[in-house]
Amino acid sequence: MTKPLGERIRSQFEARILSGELAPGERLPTEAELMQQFGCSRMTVSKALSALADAGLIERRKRAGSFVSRPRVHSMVLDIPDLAEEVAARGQTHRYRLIRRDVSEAGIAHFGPAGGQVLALDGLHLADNVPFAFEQRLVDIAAVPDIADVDFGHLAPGSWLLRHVPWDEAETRIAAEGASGSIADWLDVEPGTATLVVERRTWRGSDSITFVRQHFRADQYDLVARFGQRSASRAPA
Amino acid sequence: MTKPLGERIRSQFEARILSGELAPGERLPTEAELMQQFGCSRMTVSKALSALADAGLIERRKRAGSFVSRPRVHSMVLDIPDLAEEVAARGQTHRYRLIRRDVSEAGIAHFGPAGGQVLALDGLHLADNVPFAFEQRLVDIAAVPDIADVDFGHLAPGSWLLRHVPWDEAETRIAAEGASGSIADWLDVEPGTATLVVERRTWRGSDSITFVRQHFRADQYDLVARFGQRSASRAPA
DNA sequence: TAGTGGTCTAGACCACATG
DNA sequence: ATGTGGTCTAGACCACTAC
Repeated sequence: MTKPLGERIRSQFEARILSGELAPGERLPTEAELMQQFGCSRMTVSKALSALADAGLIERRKRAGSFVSRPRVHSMVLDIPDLAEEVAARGQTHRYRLIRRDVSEAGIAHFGPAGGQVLALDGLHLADNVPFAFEQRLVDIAAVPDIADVDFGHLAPGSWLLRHVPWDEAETRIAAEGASGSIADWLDVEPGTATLVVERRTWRGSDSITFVRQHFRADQYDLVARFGQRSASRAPA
Repeated sequence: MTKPLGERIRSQFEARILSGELAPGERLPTEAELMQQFGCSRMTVSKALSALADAGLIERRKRAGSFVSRPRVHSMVLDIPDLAEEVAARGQTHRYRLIRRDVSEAGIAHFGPAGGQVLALDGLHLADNVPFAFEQRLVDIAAVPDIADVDFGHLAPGSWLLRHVPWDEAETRIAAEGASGSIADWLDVEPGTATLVVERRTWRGSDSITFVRQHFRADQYDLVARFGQRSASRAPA
């Protein structure tokens, strides 16, 4: 019933830091002192403090000790859901309509390795047959050879990619933009209407996987990002 | 020079999973087998696998073993920078101009504890004296009593809060919206012009800290979110 | 019920940065 | 020089759950 000791140590310090009882810059007891206080081995204390360090709540410095972090560069976890799943979760019917598919040399739009081939896929996402997102996507065929055989007539490329291609790095740009003429046509809104623009590029190792630019109808879609404390530190790939 | 053994175990499996050599659903060796393969103790193996599980790359199930995760609910880390710092980092001058400050009873806008007092702060962010964001903010005075004494005439409340109030939970909504009349006036754009709207609410434990709604001029600002793999799992507060 | 991961111990050696 | 964290060992007991 009672939580593991290491977890109790971790959560106790978490609470004391978040409450302000332990101020930023303040020094925590050493591992040796905590062993005595909690009557446990050093490994247990070490794991608890390491977890706090991974969460960004403390910083650990050799020969100096462990210190409460200054309030950090705040970051949040932004869920990037599969549009098809998200629409379905709302109880609506998702449909993807392919508008254009062609293969071209890389280099255009600064995407893909020199000399490689790039698959371009333009399409429209509809919820209950109402268009809500216009999507332009590029995929590096060399990085994802299987994609050449997939029929995207009604399957959204993003849905397929999320299920088949693991990635380890991504960058997303989020902006607002008035709909230009052709995009306004596809989204069935007046030109100049506000749209939410999401551009995302993903990599696996040093290979670009895909670049996508999505225009969302402002009245049909918004993004929600939840929760914070920074992500765990990771070693370089 | 050589990396710690546990880290080598971790990164080896990370690479094999990301490359696809280990497919989703595939079972990893048991801890006992890995002890033999790497000639190390069980703790070392366990820590490496736990790190992979924290990163979401594998799932560990008692009595069954460790398995490569299905490509996950994809999430990214969205940096929510201090606007003042961000503008300064671009080499521009940031200025905040307070428009309205008053204290009211909670309950309005579904913010704050019943009966408590809420500080409302409206203001304008300017970069090189050009307005780029109109901000409406509510702060729970009971949760942040110090704020009553701060002069926000030119100091952005977000900057102060980020430096003084730790939080452990937040939710952000991002949308596009045509500027309404008064907001268009403050941002010095035509009504109906696309703006990026960011709404964020933060908590410490069960206390609401602040709710903020920011309208950004689309031509002056966009958000950038970087990198992925989900954040470390955390215990409830 | 037996195999698996979850946690913990009581040591140990080492690297490192600070005093 | 020395105290600190980083890592590792070779065990151990337990909880859980799939078989």
